[in-house]
Parts: sequence; C-alpha cells; structure tokens
Amino acid sequence: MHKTLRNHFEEVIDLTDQEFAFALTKFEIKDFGKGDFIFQRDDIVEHAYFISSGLLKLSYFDDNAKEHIVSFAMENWWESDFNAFFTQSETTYYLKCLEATSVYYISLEGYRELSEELPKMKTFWLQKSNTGFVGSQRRILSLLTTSPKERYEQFLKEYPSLTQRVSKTQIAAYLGVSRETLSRLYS
Amino acid sequence: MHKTLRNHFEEVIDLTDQEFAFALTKFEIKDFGKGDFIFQRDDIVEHAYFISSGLLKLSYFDDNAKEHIVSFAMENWWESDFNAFFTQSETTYYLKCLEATSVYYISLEGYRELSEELPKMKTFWLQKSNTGFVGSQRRILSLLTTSPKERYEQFLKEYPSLTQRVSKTQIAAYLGVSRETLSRLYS
DNA sequence: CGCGCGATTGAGTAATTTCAAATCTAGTGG
DNA sequence: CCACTAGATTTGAAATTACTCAATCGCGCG
Repeated sequence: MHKTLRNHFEEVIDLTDQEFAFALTKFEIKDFGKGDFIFQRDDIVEHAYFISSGLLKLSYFDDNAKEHIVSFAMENWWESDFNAFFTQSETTYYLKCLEATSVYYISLEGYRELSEELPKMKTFWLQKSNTGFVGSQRRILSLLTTSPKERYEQFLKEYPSLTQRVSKTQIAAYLGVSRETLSRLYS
Repeated sequence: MHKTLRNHFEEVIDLTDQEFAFALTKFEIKDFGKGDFIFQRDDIVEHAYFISSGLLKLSYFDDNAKEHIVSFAMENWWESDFNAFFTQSETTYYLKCLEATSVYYISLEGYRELSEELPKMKTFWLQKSNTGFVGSQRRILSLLTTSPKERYEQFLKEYPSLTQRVSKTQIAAYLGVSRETLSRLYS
C-alpha cells in the first residue's frame, strides 16, 4: 500500500517503515473524476498534491478568456499553485483533472511539521524544488529562443507519453501558440 | 564585516555568531570587473554565487548568435547555472558582469556540507529555491500571456532599479523581443 | 571635432493570429 | 450496420504583429 508515494520519496532519501508511516500521517488521499477541478481561481490554495495516478493541468485564463497552460502534471509529479500554497492565499489558476486522478495531499502546516520532525524530508523537498526550478528555467529559455516548431518537437521528445493523453489544443496552450499554428507545422 | 551575507541568511533563519562564522568557512570571496565573465559556455560550473554588490546577466547565445537573457542578478541575489552546478557539468550559458561585482561563492561540496552540518541552512536553501521556482513560473506565465508592451511594463514595475542599470537592448533580450520592437512600443 | 555605442526610425518581409468554414473521429442510439 | 452528434483538427484567407536590415539620430568622452 502507498507504494507510489514511498518509492517516490525513496528516490531521494531512505526511509524506515516507521518514518514512512509517520510521513503518511501528514497526507490525505482523494480521488477526482475526469473534468473535476481541484481548485479554481479565487480559491485559497491550502494543499500541495502528489499525483499517484491520473493527469492534471494547471492553467490560467487571460483577459480574453484564452487559456494558457502553466504545466501538466502526471503520475509521480507534485502540483499546486505553489505561490498561493506557500502564502495560503487566493490563486489565479485552475487545477483541473484531464483524467480521473488520485492524489495524496498535504497542508502547509503538514509540510512544515513533516520537515521539522523528519529532517530528511527537507532534503527531499529541496531536491524537488531545485529540480522544479531548473525545469522552469529550461522552459523559459525554450520560450525565449525557439520557434513553435522547435518547441513542439522538444515537447514530443521530452514528454512522449503526454502526446497520447492530451489534445493538440492543450499542447498548443502549453507551448504558447494557437492551435491553428500548431496544426500547420507539418504542411 | 560580511553583513550583506549574514543579513541575507537572517531574513530566513536565525544564526548565532558561531554558526555564521562556520557558514562563512564554506564560502570564498571574489571581485570581478565590469565586463568580466564568471563562467562561459563549456565551462564546468563549480560554484553558486551570492552577489554582495554589482550586477550580472546570465545569458545564452542561440544558433544565430542572438543573445537571450535568462536572468539578471543584483545585490542579494544568488546566481549560477543551477542545472550545471548541481550536476557539476558544462554550461551552455555565459555569466557576465554588467558592473563591477563582488561575490561570495560556494562549491557544491560546500553547499552539501553546510546543509548537513548546519541543518538550518536547508531551510534557507529550500526557501530560496521555492522562491526561485515561483518566480520562474511567473515569468513563464508572463511569456505565455502578455504582449511585449505588457511585459515591458511589468518589468518596469517589478524591477524599477534595473531600468537605470541595464540598456534597453538587454531588457529586450530578457523580454524576448527585438530591441527595435521595444523601441517602438511608445510611438 | 569626431568616434563609438545605444536608441530610434523607416521600409519591406516573415511569422503568427484571428475568424470562418470544412473535415475528421469516436462514441451513441436507432 | 448506419446515421448522427460533439469535439477536435485542419484548412483557407485576411489582418496583425514582430522581425530584419539599413540608415539615422543623440550623446558622452577623448
């Protein structure tokens, strides 16, 4: 039971059965259906989510009601509006399930308690945060330097599995191009 | 002595004199002149840098030799190619001094030792990493959702002091537009 | 004065968007 | 098995935006 989460922790730190059991007390589990919102604009973001199965999108609607996808999140990824989460404030994003999704979620209080009471977890969070930061920087560089076509090909290479699971319209909203332009790339 | 660094740590964690003195043993100090490179493409990135004074740009040159600025970094910021730093590998970036700059720098080994021997520092690094990650996400959203003009105005609002210190050509390379387009925004 | 660098302006071109219409696809019910 | 619908994708054409390349301007400094 809870193997996905435990394996995920143990990719970074070793945990005894007791330690993992303790960590688990800080989490709750929830299942969402396809199309459900985990949070919506103006909600206070109280939790961070570890996805044990399923697929989410974190997106933003601009003034023209056009959707922009900040990130996709699938199995073994963490997702939240981390800005709103860390400040326990209102989000401007939507976190929506593209598939039926099961998550472990933790409150900011739980996150802090866990970090203090099981200091290894700080190493774990730090590793995740660094990885996320480095990934974001790569995405920024990609947006600055590459054409839509190159960006699309990077995406296919980096996330081949996502290609099967999300529509091209969504990929376009992630890459920052219109769906029509994406459609015309190979014609 | 070393007040900038100590104050910077103490914005997040409290340190005794002894603790700070210990932390300091993991750092070295260096001064760079305007125009100096701290590292260049293909260098192994061995250090992370805390800027006590001055101004840096972290940039990338694409296949057409066009420069793209990943970030500016000024007093009380950390800078490095964190991907290359954490993996102790070759960078594809240039880190260049836009002004004469003084830094405290630390090796990956020092970073790890400091984290282990003074566990509070993990809290500090974690805080910084989270902030960096959140900031990167905001920049991604800005690149996805806003026009060059809006992006420029966001930049002016967010970093008013930088406006005085970097040329518009550099700002354009940071915002992802040509300098001519930036120049034409208000005409 | 004249050089050098950054900023601006002009003109033409290329890329992308927008809006609209047509096509394709998967699933549903008859 | 076929017809039908909803959603996604593609295509077309015009409009917009940003880029490139070249020339000019403005200013600080030797």
